[in-house]
Amino acid sequence: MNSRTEKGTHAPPAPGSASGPVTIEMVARAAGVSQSTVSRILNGTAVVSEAKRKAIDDAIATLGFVPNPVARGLAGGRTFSVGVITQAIDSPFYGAALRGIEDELEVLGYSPLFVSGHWNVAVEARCLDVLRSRRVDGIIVLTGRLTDQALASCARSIPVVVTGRTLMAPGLASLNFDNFEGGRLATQHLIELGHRRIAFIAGDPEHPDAVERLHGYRAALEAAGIRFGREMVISGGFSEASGLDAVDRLLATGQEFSAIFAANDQMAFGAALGLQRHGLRVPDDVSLVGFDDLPASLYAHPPLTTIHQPAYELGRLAASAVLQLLAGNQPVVEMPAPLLMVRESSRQRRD
Amino acid sequence: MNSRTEKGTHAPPAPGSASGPVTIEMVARAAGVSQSTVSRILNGTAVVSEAKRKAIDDAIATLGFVPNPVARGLAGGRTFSVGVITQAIDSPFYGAALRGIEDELEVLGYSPLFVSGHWNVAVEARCLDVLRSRRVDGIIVLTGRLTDQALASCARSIPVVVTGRTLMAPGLASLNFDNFEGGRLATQHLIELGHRRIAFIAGDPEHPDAVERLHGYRAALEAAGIRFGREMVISGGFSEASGLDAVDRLLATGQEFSAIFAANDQMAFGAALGLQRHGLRVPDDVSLVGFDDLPASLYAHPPLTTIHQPAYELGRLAASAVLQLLAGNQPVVEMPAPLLMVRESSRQRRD
DNA sequence: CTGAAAGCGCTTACAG
DNA sequence: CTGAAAGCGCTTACAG
Repeated sequence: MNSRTEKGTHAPPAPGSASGPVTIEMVARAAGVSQSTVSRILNGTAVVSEAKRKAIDDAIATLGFVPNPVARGLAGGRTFSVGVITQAIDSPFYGAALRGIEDELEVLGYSPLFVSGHWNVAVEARCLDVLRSRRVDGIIVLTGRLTDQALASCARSIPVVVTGRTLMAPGLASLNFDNFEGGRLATQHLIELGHRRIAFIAGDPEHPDAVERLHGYRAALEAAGIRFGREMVISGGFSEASGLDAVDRLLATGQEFSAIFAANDQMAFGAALGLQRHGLRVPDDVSLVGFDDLPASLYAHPPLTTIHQPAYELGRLAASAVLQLLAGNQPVVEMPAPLLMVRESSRQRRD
Repeated sequence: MNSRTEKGTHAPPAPGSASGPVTIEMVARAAGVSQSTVSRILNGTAVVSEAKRKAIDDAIATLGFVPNPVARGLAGGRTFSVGVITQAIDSPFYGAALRGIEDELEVLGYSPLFVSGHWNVAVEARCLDVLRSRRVDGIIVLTGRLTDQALASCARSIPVVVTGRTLMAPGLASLNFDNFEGGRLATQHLIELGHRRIAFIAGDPEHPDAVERLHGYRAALEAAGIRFGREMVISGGFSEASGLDAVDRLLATGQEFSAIFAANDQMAFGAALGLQRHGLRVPDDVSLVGFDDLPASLYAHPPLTTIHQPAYELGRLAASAVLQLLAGNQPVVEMPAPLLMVRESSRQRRD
């Protein structure tokens, strides 16, 4: 199989033919230079005389040469791929972020390598191992439950970008969305509509985002002189099912309320269904506000008022940050601020 | 940086320490055998004496050796990765399929490499190039617009599994869902509920799935002795927005109808919103049936009657098929049949 | 059953 | 500015 060593026994590879991949050696030969020189042009590692450069460019074009990333990875230690630990590849929220990562990485010829952590420290740690064994050049961690320490430690040997938390460490950049402010905005919106009995469907308490949104909710209430009551906070788990269930439990307590703020859109969808099941109309009987602004929120029934989280942008920014880290720069990334999207699930309170 | 060649000038790598990755050479030395033998055990390429096997296993364990997939890829020509051309990584439908692929691949230590084709032949062709240049061992193509010929040609050099079409070729396996039957089932359900004026919101006509669903719709109509009318077929594009728009156009024609079958759930969501905007209730005024059974359909308002498409299973089956192809076997895969999920968006016709 | 050696396709000091 | 050569960490005929 080592065709390189069989001298002259096989036909020269016709341009674009299927006779095996074109190697850098063939390009060098065709251009009458050494492999080193071809490699240098490919990598912009050194200045090369105009004549040779031209000859090489021509050879590359006519042979249709594409560098083998695997060989590059072994020899140069760079694989031109960045690992992405996403918690669930089919997440409606992170989907857009993944697309953002893809788009940004593509510009520089990098490929993302997606792995799923499933919100499980052990699994995420394994993901980290897989990614490192595959020699990715950098790693993006979308939230997750890895400790700050584990992340910082990893960043000592490879650039790391983490979202969903604020963390300072060498070789590491973090991107955090202002969940507190988002929670505050959502709640304030409801207050401005005249609501005073506002229930909150909380997210997973292990999830920092969820906790911050709760704090935002509480802050808005207190700023308006409304008593914050524990009994108005219903636990949830970020899923539609948990939102549905939360409404059942809220109603079971017999408390009065004219509005609900759900810590994410998925729970809001479940809550909307729960309300409907109990004969309550949104927004006529109860106003509903979500968080995330999933693509589906626009077509929910009714279209959901929510806090827009720039997932796609987040992905682009995270990818841009690893790329900067890879280039040896300290990333400068600015997260967009939370934005309230007023749609049809919230309205003025009626008495 | 070539620590291998500096004899004795550095401390022996402490087990689990961060002193650079453990190589097969270190394992061989520790076990007192050659690299070849270690390699053979790793790959199950040959029978090895019990004594050596034990020594090697121990060395691997204490050193914490993990084979470098990059080197493996270069030397052996296998990267233990399979490329996946998904049309949009954030697609609500394909998300589950991607998860299925991940899960199935993981069992044998393979990693998926996801790229997005964006329903664009040129982009998909580029994806194919990227994947091959990255030396993936096999390729899964989730639908897309590549020609049968392009796929078959690709399959000559690397195992290919394609979904969403039926195609026979050496080194290739195809997995097709019975869209015709699904379309028939959905329509028949509406007919059984007494509906006779059933509008159809079509998908992208370039998309074979869409065409087959239309044929299923038509077949069900004709089997029930209901005239098939072109005017009841409204064009759509598989997006929520196109579903909303389709309803507007349908209503604008002034035709009577008591039910709508949308060629996918996303359009059904848009249609539901459109109906509501016009003061029409689902299912009281018009019954609505979708296709796909997205996770969101369960929490739509009202929960959507739809055809269940086993996306997760599809992913697992596709991955299993490449794995079988890789093992040199002709894959035997059985696609689950379409299943009607009756929920709350459809009901008996009222006069 | 097992080693020594060549080779995978690049990159990168090391010398001009 | 440019080559020859070694090396990346494995696998795999080729010989015992």
